[in-house]
Amino acid sequence: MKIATFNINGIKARIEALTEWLAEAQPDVACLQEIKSVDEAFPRAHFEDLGYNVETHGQKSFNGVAILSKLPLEDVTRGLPGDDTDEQARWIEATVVGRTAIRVCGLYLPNGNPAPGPKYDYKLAWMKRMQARVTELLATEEPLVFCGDYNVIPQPEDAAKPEDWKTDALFLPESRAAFRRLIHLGLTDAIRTRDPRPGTYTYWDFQRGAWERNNGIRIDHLLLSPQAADLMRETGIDKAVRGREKPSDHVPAWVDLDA
DNA sequence: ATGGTAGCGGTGCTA
Repeated sequence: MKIATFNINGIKARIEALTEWLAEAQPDVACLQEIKSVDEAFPRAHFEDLGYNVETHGQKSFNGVAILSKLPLEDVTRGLPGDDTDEQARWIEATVVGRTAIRVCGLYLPNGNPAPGPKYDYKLAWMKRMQARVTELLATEEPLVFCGDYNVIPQPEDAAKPEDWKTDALFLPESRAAFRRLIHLGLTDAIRTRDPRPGTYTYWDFQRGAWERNNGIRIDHLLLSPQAADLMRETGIDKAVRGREKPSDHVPAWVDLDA
């Protein structure tokens, strides 16, 4: 079962690039972030025609997550528990029914800039809520995959120029510590474990020729519970997608599970 | 220190 994460930065603008990548990469499951669309405006029928089941958790203009799956999806839930006043669409869960059932959580973690400030406070509070949800799900001892745009650069080697990110919410010590706390619950960073080659990033800014200079960062992650890590066969980052027409600023990252 | 680009939506916000 090939599970991918892809921050598409607007479904309307990315429908062609996404369709091309789906055709060549053939993921069984694709978790999408920043669909920037309400549910009613998501081109559901287009992806259903390609053989995908479609579940969205959208929002006007900003954020928004979705799961496309060739396999049946069960027990779909929307929103990260822990704050009923949070109206930002950043979390969706579903159980993918393959040979082995996998609980997949697609997430778009808050950016947090500028830091310090209310946006950074929201990011850290959100990560605390995620910690609680992950803890809850780990107790089920099911195979779990938490994938998405984490907006966290875990280590200096995950940035081409780490010194440029010293005061950025993506690399501040509190953000990295909160990410480490997730890892220390027992999750495996699939890409880091299986594809730790330097210079393999998942995001290059649209500005200042970041792509041309390979000035990237690795912020899109797939974290696996022990039961999912045991099934891990292969991982990858589809870097070439960034060099095409009308690209997102992120590229897909994926894991293949024996499930 | 600044401003550079992209998407959404029709202005300024978010990243």
